[in-house]
Amino acid sequence: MSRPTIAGVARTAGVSVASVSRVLNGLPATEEMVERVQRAVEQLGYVPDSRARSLKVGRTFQLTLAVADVGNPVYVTMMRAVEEVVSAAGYRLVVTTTGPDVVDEVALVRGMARGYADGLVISPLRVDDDLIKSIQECEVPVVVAGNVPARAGVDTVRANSPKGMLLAVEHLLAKGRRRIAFVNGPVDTVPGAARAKGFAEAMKANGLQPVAEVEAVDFTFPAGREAGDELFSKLDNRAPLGLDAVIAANDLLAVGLMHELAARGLVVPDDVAVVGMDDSELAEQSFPPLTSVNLGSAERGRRAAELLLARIEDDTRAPRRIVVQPTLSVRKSTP
Amino acid sequence: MSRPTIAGVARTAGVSVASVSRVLNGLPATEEMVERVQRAVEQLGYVPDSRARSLKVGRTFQLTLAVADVGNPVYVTMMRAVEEVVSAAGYRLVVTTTGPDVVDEVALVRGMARGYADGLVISPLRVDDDLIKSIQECEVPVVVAGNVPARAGVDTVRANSPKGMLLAVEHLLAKGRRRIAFVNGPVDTVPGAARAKGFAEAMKANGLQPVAEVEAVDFTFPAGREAGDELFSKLDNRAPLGLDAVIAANDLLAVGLMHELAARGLVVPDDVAVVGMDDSELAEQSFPPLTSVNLGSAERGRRAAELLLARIEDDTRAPRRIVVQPTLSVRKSTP
DNA sequence: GTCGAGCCTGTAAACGATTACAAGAACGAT
DNA sequence: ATCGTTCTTGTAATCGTTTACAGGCTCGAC
Repeated sequence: MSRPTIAGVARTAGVSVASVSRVLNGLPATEEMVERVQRAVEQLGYVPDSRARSLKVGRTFQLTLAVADVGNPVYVTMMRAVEEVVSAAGYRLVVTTTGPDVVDEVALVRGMARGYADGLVISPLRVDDDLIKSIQECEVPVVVAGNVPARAGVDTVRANSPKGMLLAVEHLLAKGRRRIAFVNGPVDTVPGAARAKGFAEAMKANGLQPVAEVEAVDFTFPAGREAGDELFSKLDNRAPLGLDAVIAANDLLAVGLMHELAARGLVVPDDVAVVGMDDSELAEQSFPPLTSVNLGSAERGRRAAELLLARIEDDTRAPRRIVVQPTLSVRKSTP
Repeated sequence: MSRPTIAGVARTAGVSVASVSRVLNGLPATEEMVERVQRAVEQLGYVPDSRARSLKVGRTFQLTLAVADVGNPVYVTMMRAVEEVVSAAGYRLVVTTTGPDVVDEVALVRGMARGYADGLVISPLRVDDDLIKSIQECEVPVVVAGNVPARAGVDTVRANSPKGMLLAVEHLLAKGRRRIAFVNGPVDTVPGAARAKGFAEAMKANGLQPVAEVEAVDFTFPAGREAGDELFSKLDNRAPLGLDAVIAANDLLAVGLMHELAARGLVVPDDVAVVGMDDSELAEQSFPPLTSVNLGSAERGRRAAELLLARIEDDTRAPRRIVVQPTLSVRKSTP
């Protein structure tokens, strides 16, 4: 016995399908009509088919959030924030993962044309012209949680990495640390590039020379360990322990680095201070708890979701580019 | 200008919609037909509407994974595993989060009848008769990654908590630790209940008395800290430091606990050994790296996904109940 | 009593795909 | 030349909803 349809409900209620649909959608109807339909619905255990409905009305009442790596704790913060605002607006949130490759991101955006959802929040790691083009041409509104060029004309909410770097550097400076190294993620990613630039600027603004800079293969924990190892092999050419602080491009890298430091018998923060970025849940979970630049992932998620909802309402608004300001969460990994 | 439909493609290609559909689905057609259709598709940028398609064929080629808390790293392991097998089978995976309440889980399962996906993997924290009923009656196949009673007759792949507890206890014993405490999650959850039982059995089997047992309010990091605090307020009644090891019901609790230990000047593993459960990414990221019972989350994810695919193929198979065996990942939090 | 206004309700046409069925074309065999 | 087979293509029904439109009813005003 197949699942009941609206026609079945209409039949057992002794009314027309239109009437059933109307009471189901809360349109005006007589007491008795409502009564009969509800009884039939109850009796048959009828549940409307969202595929048919969204085919007709052209909306799915689903929104998609696409992230590169579910293992990165910064996304859980963002996810929670997005979830909160979209569900308050009556939408279901579904999340999918793209992986680190831009072609997969493009495929995902293009795929939205199939009608999976009414909108998309995407946080791309790598951005190229194809991706921008696919976003511009996308059938449904998309907002980028991250950075794309202004000329792209897409809704964007991004962090202020340079400002965040400044917070990190100045905090270290205030604590008397001047020999600062930098563990970045891949510079061919948007955040990687932004942090590299921000770090250079922040150091220069404070009259400092970086002690060393290394580029991890990705933004993960093991990459952080490897990067730490590489950092030391670079430093061995110079005076022993030529550094007293390291800034990492995100919390996972920072934690990986701290493990490498520990493996070398160095203690954080006494020997070397460490500051991460993202201020994810991992920052407070790590040991010692990690001083981390809060790039506003929760607020970015919230704003991105709001932007998406607003654009769904009105597709003619001029694209907005929101940037949320960082703060510093000081914990025990810096003196 | 609205997005092109199959009718538009048919018109510009000068063929019928049926023919377009056929070449799109790879059914036999002449060279020339394929050629013309592909050119028209290309020219119009046509993308088939999955809503319409799945309305007609009755399948969405999407699968849903529902987890309670995206912040729990055990789910990222599981997610990765599920993703891998379902995408290999040609399905899209979407993940949604239910929260800790069973009513939300029930709502989710019931909601599957709307046709969001062809199947569901759910990892429920709390299980009641409503949930079981909703799973049994669900329009689409459901497999539970967790434990439900055998009489429910649903596909299940679960961990072996008691065996895992035995591994933990015996490992500690082998290291000379006998004064063992236990930090559990809520016992009104399925994993909480299983771990409580397993811990009691494992201790008894080794002739040990628990030093103390506390129940955290949930399976999160802050709950772990609070539970640690509570643990000590219980112990103050007895000899100072009446314990030399703690087992935690999952990695987040273990890490929270370790923070509380550190706050009290206790060093892990010298003063007290700690073993977690789940062997999530957090276990290797934490400091010291956490000895943790690997409950096979990756394999559970994989098997659950395979079970789901198999049931989609053939809905008449007898329900299977797979249990995957634990191993112990020894790291630095135990001597 | 007739008429118009105002409600409810039902009929039927969409939405955009797939697919059963039939019709036409091509071709070889008789 | 005719017939039957096979292969390709087109027509139209269908999936389960929503909704424009029209029909029928009630009611009050004239």
